[in-house]
Amino acid sequence: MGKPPVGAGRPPTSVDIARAAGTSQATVSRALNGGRVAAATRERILAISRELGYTPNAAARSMVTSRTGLVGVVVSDLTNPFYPEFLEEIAACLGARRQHMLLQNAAGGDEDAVELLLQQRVDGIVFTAAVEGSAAVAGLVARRFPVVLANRVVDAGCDTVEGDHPAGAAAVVDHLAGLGHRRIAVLAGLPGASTSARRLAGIRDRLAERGLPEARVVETGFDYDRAVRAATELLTGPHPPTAIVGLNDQVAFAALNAAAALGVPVPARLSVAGFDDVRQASWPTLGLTTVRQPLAAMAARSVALLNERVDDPSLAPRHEVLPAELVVRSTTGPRPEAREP
Amino acid sequence: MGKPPVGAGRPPTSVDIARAAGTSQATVSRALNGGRVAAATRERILAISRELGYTPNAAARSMVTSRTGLVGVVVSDLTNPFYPEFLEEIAACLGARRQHMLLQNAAGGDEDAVELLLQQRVDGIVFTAAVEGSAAVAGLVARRFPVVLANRVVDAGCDTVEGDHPAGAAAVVDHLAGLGHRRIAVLAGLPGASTSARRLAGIRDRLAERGLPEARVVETGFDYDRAVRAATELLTGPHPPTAIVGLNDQVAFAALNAAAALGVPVPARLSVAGFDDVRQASWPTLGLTTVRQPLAAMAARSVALLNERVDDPSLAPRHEVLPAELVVRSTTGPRPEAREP
DNA sequence: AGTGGGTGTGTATACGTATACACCCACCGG
DNA sequence: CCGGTGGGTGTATACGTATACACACCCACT
Repeated sequence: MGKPPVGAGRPPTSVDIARAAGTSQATVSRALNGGRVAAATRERILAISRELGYTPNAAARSMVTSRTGLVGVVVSDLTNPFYPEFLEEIAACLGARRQHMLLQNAAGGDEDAVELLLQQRVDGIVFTAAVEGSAAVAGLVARRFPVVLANRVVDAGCDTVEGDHPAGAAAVVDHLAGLGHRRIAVLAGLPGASTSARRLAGIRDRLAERGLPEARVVETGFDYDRAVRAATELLTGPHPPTAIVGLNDQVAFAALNAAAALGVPVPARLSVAGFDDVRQASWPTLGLTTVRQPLAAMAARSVALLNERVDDPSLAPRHEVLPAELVVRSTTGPRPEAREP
Repeated sequence: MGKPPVGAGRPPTSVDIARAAGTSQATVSRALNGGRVAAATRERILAISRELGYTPNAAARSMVTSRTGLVGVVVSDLTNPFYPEFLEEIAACLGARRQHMLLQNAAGGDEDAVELLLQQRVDGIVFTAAVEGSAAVAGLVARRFPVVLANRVVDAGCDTVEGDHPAGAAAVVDHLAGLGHRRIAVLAGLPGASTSARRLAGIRDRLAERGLPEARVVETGFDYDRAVRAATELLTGPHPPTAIVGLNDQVAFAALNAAAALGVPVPARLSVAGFDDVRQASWPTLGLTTVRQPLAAMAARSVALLNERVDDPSLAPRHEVLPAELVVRSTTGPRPEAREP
């Protein structure tokens, strides 16, 4: 008896609405998208479409408009709390422009992630996981596909947005040096990770400027478990550092936990600092001293740059640096008394 | 001169490949998708498609196959670390089936999120944020749209997967009661959040069974900041509890932090327990006693149930309960000496 | 030599939408 | 009274892919 309004069949189309309303499909499309349609007709069409539970087919629409309103976002590790916070900001910025986020986790290389995003014909891609020399990114840039690197800088000729790593690194070094620390260790990401590389360079430069000994650097790839092991080795080895800087909060927490497991009091015998100012850093139980990244601003600028490039792919690449700020909490303190033999 | 292999133009299509290979578009499609094609022809087509940087248009494909290979996932709060961990599991399960995840954050109601997912014609939706009586979910179920509720149970007639909340809650109560606690407070989610409701019911039941006084319950909506305020009020009020149970780890951490800010030692003067066993719970600096949810299994079963329903939408609704397990760490201890006047 | 089946290919069509174009009608100014 | 204008609508087409169908072969078997 009639076609079932509630059933398993395929979803209603604009043609179904047209038939029900006694108009052409074109008029339905116009009514739904704000074209010139008689008020009465539009009213009728809207009513029917609501009654039928009509939902426009994004695929069909994108075929003719050649725009999807989707923006790809590639992250390297969702469980690093930095990313969820960043993604919420990104999603908010996109939402304001009626765009949506297509998230891809690129744990094992970004080739697959990019491939999927291209198949979905996203309007552009925001990378937060680009590794120096990523073939995937290079390929996109060569094709003039809209790409923004957020919190990452690669020499590829595309737009980038990052915190002021040199300034942040200098602030950490100044803070620790001011507390008397001289044996400073660093937990870094992989050598190819540009964020890590730039923060590390900033630390090295400042140490050199102040005539302080070089830092011991362990590359853990920002992997939590490896960072815990590295910190444990540092603390139980021959000349333990009096301060450990994690190049993101995730590994700084790892250092904190390694110290706790070993019974090393923080900050009495060990100072720890990080980068990002993730939400947990401000927890009283953790109280991590860290370099805050301007999350909201980074997200906003990333989305803005991307959309500008979508509208005009011939733009020259731009590089934006946003201010970063040291937040001192309770994991850093004066260098402990040396108790050499 | 010639068509630019590297340029800003629209991406190459299967027709472009056909033209270059001197075949029909149909043969290209067959060659790319494993149809019967002469070996030599297939080879030539693959070479050309690689050379042109061809990427199939998912929209066009989905129009004819009426399958997108996309699965919608709705979460309520990405910054609750439970979700990133869960999403990684989900993504892994989907990847094994060559499906992909379309993530939606439903902070302010799930209507908009569902609408977008429907427009994208996802094959099905996994909800981790369904609130009791969600109109959006009810509508989907009525239309027989494939839906799975993970870690949520609503009386809507759809598939659900959840941890064993009653057992978990009983284990927490037994543990605390065994330590001598009698004044137990609970930080709960909103009344409509089914996970919260079921865990709370479990706690109440077990307290009653053991003849213990009723728990004081504060509904914070699983919001971190509100949970901190609530815990602070509990601890500074007239009859402070000796134990606080957070109905997820997020709010348990909030209690921990409130205690730390007030200088209340844990577990000496206050015991704290949570639900989920998020990664941070095992950190030595936090060491949260909590009820572990079987994350990987929940993800696997959710994806499996969803796909079974995609293949056969007429299936009767199924409800799976997976074992949960109490993990005792360092935030719970014996009830402190009563120091009444 | 004729039939049958299998292999490789081309032709044609469908999916659902937006939009260029043509058309009709009512109205208004000259 | 007529040409123009503009609002409202229908017709036709394009987007890129998968696939049903038809067809042209070639080989093997009776």
